[in-house]
Amino acid sequence: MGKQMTEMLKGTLEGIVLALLTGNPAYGYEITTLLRGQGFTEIAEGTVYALLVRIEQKGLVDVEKRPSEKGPPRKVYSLNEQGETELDEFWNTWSFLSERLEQLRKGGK
Amino acid sequence: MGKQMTEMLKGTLEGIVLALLTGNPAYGYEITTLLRGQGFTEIAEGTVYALLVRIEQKGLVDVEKRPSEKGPPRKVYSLNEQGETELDEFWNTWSFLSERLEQLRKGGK
DNA sequence: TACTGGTAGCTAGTAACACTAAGTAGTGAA
DNA sequence: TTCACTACTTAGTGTTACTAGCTACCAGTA
Repeated sequence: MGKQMTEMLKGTLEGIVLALLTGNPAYGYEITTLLRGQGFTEIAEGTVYALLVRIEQKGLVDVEKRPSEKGPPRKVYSLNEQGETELDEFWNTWSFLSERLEQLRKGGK
Repeated sequence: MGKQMTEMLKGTLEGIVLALLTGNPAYGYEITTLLRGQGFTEIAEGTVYALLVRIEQKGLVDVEKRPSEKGPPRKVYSLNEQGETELDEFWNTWSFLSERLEQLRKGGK
């Protein structure tokens, strides 16, 4: 992946995953393939799993273990109330940054 | 500053500074106050100076030392050709991320 | 003189995060 | 048995913004 993208994903990837989980519980492997489908073709699996561990430890998601038909048991993550609050804050932060950057791009001030 | 913002600035702050420098050479202290004026009220001075050292080492800017009327000499940074290329790539990366996120925000899987 | 405050730049050490690269396990098909 | 796919885990690395200091120059003031 490009170095720029790697750095830019810091702080946003968590929000992206939280957004993917809203009203749509999913497990790690699934999230990885979802991301790939969204165009994030080069996000490493290890990155996703590490992120999931983090948001679980922060208490942003609830976890349930479910057997899989074709492999080891899945850990299904669902956004909880705290996770929704965090996601709201993420969108606020994102909006701020996004607006500044769009202004800059237009050569604004 | 919020932790979210801190993380989100990784990878974008460099682009922001490069954008500020297009057609508008500036020195570190000035850039800091420019950023503050743009709403980035909590960006630490040390952060800006460290970033300037980095982009200079990467060869993205040209540097010129100029005396100041009221203090130590200024180091004036101006974007060079390589810096413009880097900035173009930055905008590409940003556009990609930005589009994905806006789609996610609209609930569009 | 001494002190303060604004201007201007620098640096060592830290925390957070995405990455690489490896591994373990379960299932089914060749 | 070997392979491929599914599914999760972990140790170590590089990059970046941060904190918290520091040096230095100048003007005004107590």
